[in-house]
Amino acid sequence: MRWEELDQQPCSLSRTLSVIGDRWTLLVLRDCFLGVRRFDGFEKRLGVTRHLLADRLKKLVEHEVLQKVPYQQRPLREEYRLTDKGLALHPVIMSLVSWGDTYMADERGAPIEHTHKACGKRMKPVMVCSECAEPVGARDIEVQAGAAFGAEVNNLLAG
Amino acid sequence: MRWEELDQQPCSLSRTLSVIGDRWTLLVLRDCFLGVRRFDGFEKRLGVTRHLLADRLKKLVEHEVLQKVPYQQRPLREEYRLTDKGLALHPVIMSLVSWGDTYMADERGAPIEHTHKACGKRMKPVMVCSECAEPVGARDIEVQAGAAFGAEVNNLLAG
DNA sequence: GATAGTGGGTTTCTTTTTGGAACTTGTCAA
DNA sequence: TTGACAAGTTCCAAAAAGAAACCCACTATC
Repeated sequence: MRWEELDQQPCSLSRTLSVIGDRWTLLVLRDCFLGVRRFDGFEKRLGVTRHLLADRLKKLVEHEVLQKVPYQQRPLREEYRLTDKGLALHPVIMSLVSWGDTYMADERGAPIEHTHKACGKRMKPVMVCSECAEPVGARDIEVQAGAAFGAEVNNLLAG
Repeated sequence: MRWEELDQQPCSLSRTLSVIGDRWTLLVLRDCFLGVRRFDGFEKRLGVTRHLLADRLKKLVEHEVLQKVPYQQRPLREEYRLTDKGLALHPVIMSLVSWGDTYMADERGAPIEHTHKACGKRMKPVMVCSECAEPVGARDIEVQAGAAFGAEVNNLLAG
């Protein structure tokens, strides 16, 4: 399967990966959430080639995860900002970071700590059920094919 | 930056991506969570080349995200199962899927629906603060360098 | 006892994608 | 007039991915 076919799959994971499913894209997004907005900001921090950076930013703009906003005229200079769609990726980044904190940290602990502004405490993200607010793990969830998807997805589930 | 350097970065996201930061690895993990365990199971469902599949499975085993468990002798056959470290990736997959459900779905809605066994209702994952249990978004969190990391991370944050 | 099938790969070869470094364009400042 | 800055683009070599065939140890079938 090529990248172009990924977004055709009847699977939300595939479709998401067709947008953000590569290393550089996720690192770019991490920096966006830390407040980086300009081309050379990303370049200096990421160690990515300008070539790839330009390509990834363009794709993120096409998918409306980022938008270009001019910050000066003559010469025109634009910066990249997260859209609402982009901001909605926050749980993705947080859960990746949290897993890394737990399983990939060295003896110094987590490189970055997160404080919840509202309660003022250092926090970790916890995933809970939208309906009953209890924490959910892999074993707590059952999957079914969506109503409008029939056999197409059932053989996906059959395993 | 090459893949090999990613896990050296003082950043949990980079380190996590050094393990699961590519398209096929995440699709393999999706299938693991759906109950797929055998080489040819993954192959049939993913449309990945055997070559890459073998490589990705090997890496996941090296990183102890999956483990090989024999399910028959003569000839020896082994299946791949999620370890605890692998099961801990559930929030990552769920948040990716959830974003896809919201932003990449077509008119038919989400391809797969999730039911929380405990409360019996269809659910979406929600990310909350471990300390006060309130939902958290990108704007609700502040980051600081971890205690044992000094300048090394501060210039990462300076942006 | 030849033949085909199955599970889990490896090899080989070609096409794509990256990485690295230099070049471009418009503008300002010394 | 020379240099710097921001934001790219171009070109070429190196690395990774895709496609397809091959391999091996068994088992079941004719």
